[in-house]
Amino acid sequence: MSLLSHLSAMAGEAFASLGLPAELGEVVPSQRPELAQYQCNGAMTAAKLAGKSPRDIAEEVATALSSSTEIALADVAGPGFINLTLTDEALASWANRHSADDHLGFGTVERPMSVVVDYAGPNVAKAMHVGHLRATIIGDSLARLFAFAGHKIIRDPHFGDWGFQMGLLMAAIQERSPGLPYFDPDATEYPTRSPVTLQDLQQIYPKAAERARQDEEFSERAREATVRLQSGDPGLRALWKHMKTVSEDSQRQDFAALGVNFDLWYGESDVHDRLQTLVESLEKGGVAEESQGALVVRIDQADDNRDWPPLILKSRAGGFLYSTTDLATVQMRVDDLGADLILYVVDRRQSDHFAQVFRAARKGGIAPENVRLEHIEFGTMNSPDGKPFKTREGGVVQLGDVIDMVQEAARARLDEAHLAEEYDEAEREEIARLVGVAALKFGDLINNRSSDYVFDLDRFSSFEGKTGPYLQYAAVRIKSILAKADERGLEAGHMRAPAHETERGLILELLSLPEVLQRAIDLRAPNHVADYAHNLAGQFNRFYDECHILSEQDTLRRGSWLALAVWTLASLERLLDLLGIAVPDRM
RNA sequence: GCCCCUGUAGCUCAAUUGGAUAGAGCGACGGACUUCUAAUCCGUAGGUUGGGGGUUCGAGUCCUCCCGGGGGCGCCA
Repeated sequence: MSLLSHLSAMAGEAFASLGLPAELGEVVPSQRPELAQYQCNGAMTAAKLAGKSPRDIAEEVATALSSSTEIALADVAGPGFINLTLTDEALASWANRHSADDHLGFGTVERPMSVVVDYAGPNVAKAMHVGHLRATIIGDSLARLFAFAGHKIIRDPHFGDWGFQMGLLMAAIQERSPGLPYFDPDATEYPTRSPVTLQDLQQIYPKAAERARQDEEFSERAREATVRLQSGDPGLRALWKHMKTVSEDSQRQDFAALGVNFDLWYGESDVHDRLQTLVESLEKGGVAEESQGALVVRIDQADDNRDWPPLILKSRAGGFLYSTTDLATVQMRVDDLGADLILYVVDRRQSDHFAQVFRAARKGGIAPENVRLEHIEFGTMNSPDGKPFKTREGGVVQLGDVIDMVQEAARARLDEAHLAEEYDEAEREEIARLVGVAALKFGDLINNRSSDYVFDLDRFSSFEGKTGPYLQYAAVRIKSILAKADERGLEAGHMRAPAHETERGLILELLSLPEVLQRAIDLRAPNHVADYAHNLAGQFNRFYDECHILSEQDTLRRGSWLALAVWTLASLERLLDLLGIAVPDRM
């Protein structure tokens, strides 16, 4: 149990003994550290329920809490804030308890859920670009958070490999190279070597997409090719397989560079054999209906304040769309994977689409009410000029290039600071990679995900300020102390009652970790973890500045401080890990 | 036109979901190193939270009306 839940329970009992709801006892870290360490605001809420003055209630609760030997001071301030300060002995006792716990006081959930995290969403025929960056980074962090809480996590990148964009490519390639065996209805064998490279596809796709917007005849051919592929044309399937392979090769490299992994490598195509059946059953059940030549599900609800377009299951030409595969994927995740919660970490611009899919999934009985479907939306990554991040020529920036950029920037920073100079080249390169990825991920995750944010390479890769490298540096300094202590045979001991303000501050910060993680999970908001990690590093740096650990002559105190350093490092590394950031051993 | 998001210090962003005196980082200015890695730490300045009205003991947060920015709106993903 965490300290804060313990304090909340104590305050809750006091409220309960007054005939009030125990939930009012929630204790949180104080917003006025100069007044107290913790506070409870329940008395002011209680006043309405009880018809008593908030101060009277607060006084009674504070009096009850005062009897605890753990509490040094419980008093009432302002309209009814209950302020609490613990004894240093109690702090030390809780510090030892939290630090000895491999979950740092967080515990694990009683009833684990199966959580599918759908993130990254790379498309066939495209190398990943900056648009995939946020989804990948945020999704990965959320997956790590839910896993740490004890849930069963299923990470799925959900490749975009089955829709109209496939038909577009097929039609364009056929026009360019009509002699390829993939388009020959009599062919039975196809080359093992891909006729196109990823670079080819990247050139072909935008042109084909643009042309389809103006050229109705071409667009129709692409739609037909989509239908042929989806209905099993062997030539198109063979060509499709090649396109998928060249795309995935590049995407796997990017994921590896980011240190991101998936449990499944599914895509839209992996549900292709459910599509027909699903659509038929929806038709039979009266959920789907014909409209303007297409097959749709109407998803309007009585209390809507706007018109909703229907979800389209089947195009006029008979092809399935991403709405269809998304719906079938919900079915697969519920029926086969046993999902209790599905998180879709996808760009904010698709919020209408997900609202449609979720409504259709409920209406069609595909997702029962106890399965939660959530769109975890996020904003755009902009340049410092406030406009969407583009290349100098105005093109899309590829993810691989971004990764190279941050690694180079990290390397330059290391050089400029004469850091890691004495290490060999391979280690320096690895440090630069870790620092670059940290700069990139932290720069993203520190922001509230729902708003747009500015990608500023210089700022992100700085070792100063609220950055990934600053946090790595703080952790490395702790590692360095612990390594030196080890060399000198100094051992960490039992944490004793803190005697310095910075020491107390660090312990208080560390003790609030469980609630921060819980909030981050509840809100699906990694920025709370990032912000807390920065605060924690700051508290440690202040402690580090004031209390010189290794030269401390009092053995017990030195042992206590070493234990505090060990606990801080474990917490910091865990927090960074939850953000997908690794800490080098030295730098 | 309709719907969603958004507006907080010079800049980039937070704010425990309605709590006390709105906080960080950068930048600016002023301090602290015979260092446990100073890429650190301390301090100062900087705000009518876009504007008006309302609800509340209490509003950056909720309601309402304006103003500005972004996004989405049937067979792309």
